[in-house]
Amino acid sequence: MENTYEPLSGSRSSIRGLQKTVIEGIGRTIIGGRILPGEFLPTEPEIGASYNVSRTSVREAMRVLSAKGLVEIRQKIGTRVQEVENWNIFDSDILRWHQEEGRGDEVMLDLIEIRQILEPAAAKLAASRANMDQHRSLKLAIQTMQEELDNPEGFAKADLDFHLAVYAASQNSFLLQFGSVVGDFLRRVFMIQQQALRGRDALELDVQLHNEVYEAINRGDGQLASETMLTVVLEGKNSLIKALKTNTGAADSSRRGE
Amino acid sequence: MENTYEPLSGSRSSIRGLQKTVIEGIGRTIIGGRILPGEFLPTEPEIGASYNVSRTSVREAMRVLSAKGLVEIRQKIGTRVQEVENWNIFDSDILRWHQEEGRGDEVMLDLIEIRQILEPAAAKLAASRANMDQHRSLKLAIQTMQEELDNPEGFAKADLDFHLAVYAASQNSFLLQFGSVVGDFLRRVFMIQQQALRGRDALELDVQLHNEVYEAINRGDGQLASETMLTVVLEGKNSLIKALKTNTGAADSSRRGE
DNA sequence: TTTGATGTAAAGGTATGACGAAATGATGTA
DNA sequence: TACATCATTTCGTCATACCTTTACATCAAA
Repeated sequence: MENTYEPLSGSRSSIRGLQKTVIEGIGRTIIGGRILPGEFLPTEPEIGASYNVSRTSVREAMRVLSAKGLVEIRQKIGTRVQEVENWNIFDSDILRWHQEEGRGDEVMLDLIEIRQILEPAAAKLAASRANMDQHRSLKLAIQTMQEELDNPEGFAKADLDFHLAVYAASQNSFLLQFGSVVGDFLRRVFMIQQQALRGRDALELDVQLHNEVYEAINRGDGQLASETMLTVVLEGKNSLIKALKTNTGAADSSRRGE
Repeated sequence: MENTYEPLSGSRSSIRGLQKTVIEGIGRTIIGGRILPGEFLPTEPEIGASYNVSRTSVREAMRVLSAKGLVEIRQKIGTRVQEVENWNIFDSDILRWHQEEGRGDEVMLDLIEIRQILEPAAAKLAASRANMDQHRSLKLAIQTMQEELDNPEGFAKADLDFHLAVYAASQNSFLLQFGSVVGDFLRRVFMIQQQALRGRDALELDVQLHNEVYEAINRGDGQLASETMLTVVLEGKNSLIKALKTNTGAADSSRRGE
């Protein structure tokens, strides 16, 4: 299985072929900081030349990058890289590019921070709103985690499924969307976290903790669900930080502008 | 000033002209439920014919809609409307279309719910992280609110600025983005909320409450900042619900022709 | 000198027409 | 019936031509 990235829920982008190449190329160039905000991309014909595609394809690719907030296109001026605060971080491609360009650490920490805020709240909402299907999804995810203790990929997938199920059960459209946007990225974060959880015991403890969240939701105990979920996220945070420290030379650590 | 919508921070989309027309047209058609998820759009040449534009423009417009998660484009199959859970609700256009199509109420309530979660947390983070510029922005926003008591638009704008400043001061990239994505929509929500706050006194009370948040942040008292911010959001929620009930079935201010 | 009108060129915006590629569903064959 | 093959449909890509906008330079007037 040396496959490339396999999106979980049916290839969101629906873009393949040449345009995809341009989008990925320019996207990573920007996220990677090889063209800085305020600077200009080459003209459309020039980009076309360097990727060996027609101007048509370049333009359609630029539209996508523009929709993601990465570039600003203006007549006579050209195409300019937008300021970082305009990059739509609620976009799976952008999240992935950050990771692929070795700039994932900072995003991961910000992500943990916001999960720390959202997931306890989502669990609390879920406790009072989850319908029968959603209860089933939660239970299934827990069971799968238990079964996949020896399979890192399967475990991470099941872990993700659990958290997504909580978002879904919150019945809030923003929370649901957040889950689906962040899902891919989160699955890779979970893989990293597992590096720090050496041994079956640590993993089983993790499953146990998740199960407590499930049972609290099941019982309708929103307060407990919230508190336990916070513990889950914080445990994950610890694992992540430990794993990031171990991978020493792995890219630059976090930096926060003044 | 019977102008159309004036984005606050320099027209994010950077798309004008014919494509814009198509994007807006199809976008609203989808959000408005006139083409349901799973159903197909007309073929590209057909769309071009009905909008009197070339296939080139139609395709570039479709790319944008695809990036927003509204449609899925597949060769030989055609362009199909995606399931609602794929629509990227973290997108100012989509939020606006919801409102313009008279489906804004549900989104507003979900938005309030998530603000209830995020903003107290953001205020808490801001209390320990805000830099000098950000403190200044917060203060300025409060002052402007005070000055614009008699000008609904100016007041809503200043109100928004305050909340955006809190997001920014949290120093978390997701929170910052959330603010900028939701900003336009939120400003309109604030306008609606004001309909329920009849009289200067009610508004001054609102400013006072905001000011307490500011001072708590200023003092570095995260706990108090968080609690007070929750009150602010909840007060807003009450006003919003009251205003929505008043505006009986008349949807909202904006109605399409049809 | 400052201000304002004007012109021009550069870059994206749009339009056509043609052909390529993929995927569905019908057709044909074992 | 089961499976392989092919035709058709719709998006994907290309090439070329021309239109539209607008930054910037130029020149005229106050």
